[in-house]
Parts: sequence; C-alpha cells; structure tokens
Amino acid sequence: MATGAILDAAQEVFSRSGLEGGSLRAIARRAGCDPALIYYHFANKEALFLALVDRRLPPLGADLERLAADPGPGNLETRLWAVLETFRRHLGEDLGFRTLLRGQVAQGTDSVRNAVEHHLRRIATPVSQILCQGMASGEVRKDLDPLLTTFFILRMHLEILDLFPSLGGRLTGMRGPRALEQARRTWLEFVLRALAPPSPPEVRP
Amino acid sequence: MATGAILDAAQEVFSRSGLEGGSLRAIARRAGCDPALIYYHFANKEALFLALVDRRLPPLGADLERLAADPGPGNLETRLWAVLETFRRHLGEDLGFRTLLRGQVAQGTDSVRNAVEHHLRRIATPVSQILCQGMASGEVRKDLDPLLTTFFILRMHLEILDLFPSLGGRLTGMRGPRALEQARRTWLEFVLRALAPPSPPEVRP
DNA sequence: CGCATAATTCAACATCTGTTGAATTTCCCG
DNA sequence: CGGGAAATTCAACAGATGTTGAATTATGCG
Repeated sequence: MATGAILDAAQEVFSRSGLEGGSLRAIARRAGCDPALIYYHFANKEALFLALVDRRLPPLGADLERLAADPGPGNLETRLWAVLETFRRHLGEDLGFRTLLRGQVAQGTDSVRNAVEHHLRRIATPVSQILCQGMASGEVRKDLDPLLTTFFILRMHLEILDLFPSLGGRLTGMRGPRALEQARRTWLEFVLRALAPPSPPEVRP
Repeated sequence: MATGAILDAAQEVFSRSGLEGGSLRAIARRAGCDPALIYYHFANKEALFLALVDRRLPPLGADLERLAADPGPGNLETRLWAVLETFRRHLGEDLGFRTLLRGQVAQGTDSVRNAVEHHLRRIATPVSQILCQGMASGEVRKDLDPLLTTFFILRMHLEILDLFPSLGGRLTGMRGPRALEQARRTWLEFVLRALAPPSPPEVRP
C-alpha cells in the first residue's frame, strides 16, 4: 500500500466530512487497509492533512510562477484569465478540498495555519507580480497594494467556485452549465474596471 | 431554563467546533442542563442550528431593508459603507458563526441550505435595490446584474472579516487594529471604481 | 392541599473516535 | 530455503456521540 493511495482516500474522506469529521477508520476503509497502517506512514491525523496539502498546492504555485515569469503577448485581461483558469484546473472540481483548506486557514490550529500559509504565499506572490508588471506597462493604476488586490481577486474567484453552484446561481437566477463561467467572466470584468488607471492606458507592449 | 439560554450555549459551542464537531453534551454543559432537555425544546441538532439562524439573521435583514427604504442624503459610497458597517455590527465579532453559516451553505444538507437560503435572499435583496437606485441616479453603470454584483460586494466583505485577521494581514504586512478597517475601506474603493459608469456621473440627488 | 401538566433528569443504547503496543504477515536478499 | 527487516493487522483503551423512553421534579391552578 503506497502512501499515495492513503492520501487519495484521505482526500476523499476529508473533502466530504472535514478534518474533524473525517475519521481515520473511514479513510482506512476506503483505502482498504487497517487504521493502524496510517500511523505507520504518518505521525498523526494532522500530519496526514499537511501531507495532503503538500501534494496539492505546490503544483498550482509552480504553474502560477510560470505564468508570472513569461509575460507573453497577452494583455492584462488575458493574463489574469489565465490565472483564474489555472486555479480552476487545479482546484475547480474539488469543493471539499477548498472548503477544508479555507476552514483550516480561518479557524485551524496555529501549526496547521503556519504550514498552509507558506504555500499560500507561494501562490499569491506570482499573481501580485503580474499586477506589478501591469503597473509598469500602464495597464494597472499605481496606487494599489499588489498583495491586497491579489487577495481580492483570488479569494472572490474561489468564493464563486465555492458558493455560486449552490447559492449564487439560485439567488441570481443564473442556471445551467455556462452560468459558472459567466459569473467568473463577470468577476474578471469587474476587477479590470477597478484596476484600470484613471486616464486611458497607453499601450506599451 | 429558557430556550434562549440553550441557543446562547449552542451558538458558543457551534461557533467554536462547527455543526458536526459541536456536541449536544457540550452545549448542555455550558447551558447548565441535561442533554435530554435540548430534545424537549428542539426536535434535533439540525432544528437547533436552524433556530440559531432564525434568531440571528432576520435583524440584519431588517436593518438592511431600512437602509434601502431610506435613500437619505448620502451618495453611493456613504450608503454602501453603511451596508458594510451594518454587517460588521451584526456579524463582525463572530467568526465562528460566519464560518458555520458559510460551511452549511456550501456543503450542508439540502434542508439546511433551503432554510438558510431564504434568509440570505432577504439580506441580498435590499442591497441590490440600493445598486438599482444608484443606476437610476447615474452613480452606477447600468449594464450590471444587481444580484451578482451584490454577491461580489457582500461576499468579499465577509471574506475580509473572516480571513484578513489570520491570513490577509500576514500576507500583505498590514498589521494592527486599524488594518482590518483599512482593508474594508480599500475594498469599498475597489468596488466603487468597478461600479462607476463610463462617463463621469451627472449628480442628480 | 391536590392534582394535572410542564420541565427536567437519569440511564441506557449501539456505535464511533484517535491512538498505541504487540503480534503477525509479507517481502527481499543472500 | 533462511532470516532479518519492512509492512500490515489485531485487539484494546478510555471516552464521546445523538437519541430516546421512562422516571422524576417543579410549577401553576382550583
């Protein structure tokens, strides 16, 4: 039994029931092994959760760093949409994992929060760099805090992924499979209006 | 033992440990009664949670409806800040309750989601009305979905309240007791830029 | 007081929880 | 095949969980 198989099972169980609600016995049952085996591979429940995060977040951070390092031909809208799409690819299908992670950041143990914070910094930094590049090219107004703005952009995008299917869609009346993408697009337009400098931008590619 | 005392205890316990994690025995201990008494006043754990929501959210909705019904002398910025302040007054000190509520909306039982959705509709409607009034007065661009925009404004504001103390502040380097209010102010300015109509607004009060 | 009714507690149910130390199986290498 | 190490299981701990039916206490009223 590879540790990866246990992580797979842990991800499914934690995603459905949360960190406290998901039991090691349920994970072991899904992985097809004894609960005690989990303690052979991981020190305890918390270490199991952190291993899950360690497996999941670094690839996202790496993709974002690649996006920030290569300005490419696109304008700001194209680049930010690529950021949002990267998030959707990595975390889009996993409401449970996102909820789990957010819950631990907001209310988790200090040790868990510290461990997760390190990953989140690696995720936020490249996006804020993209914003700074936009400031340099005149596409973004210069009186913004790049990291706080990054927090706005990314966190609301995740909120759309989390809540729009169950809540936002029913409140706004937007339905169907395209509704989610439309809401994300609308959010990006909202962001671009807020980022735009006071005077029309001079294109300097 | 009034049902209100049990609700007080339930709020504290659920806020700290969540719906599944918070035990009826812990609630009873804090309320100073036997666990079985809770079943005399409430059908089960879920009904207890819904009674908590029923006690907490309607006053917020009522305050917002008052804000929407009385345009007053203020401009859009003043009115939206009043909305955010109303949220802060009602829910600002209670991270646990906000987390609990959001978790149930995102991943709760269908019956819980339906019950909560009704309250949220009463909260979102007056804010979207304020946006519509802004459209009529030329302060807000007219090509926006009022409810989706309301979702953006309110949800991100709650995210700031939830995550900024533990995460946002440490990522951005903003510290101290004024940092939270500054972040909320920054968010409002962000929103106002995104709402502003293309041409400078004609003031028609 | 006496009594009906409301409020509260007791005791128990079966089941689940994270964790651990010892016992067992599986595997690989000589 | 032999043996040592790695992988896996067993059994148990002490306690918590939501819920319920019966038993008990408190309350209000005539």
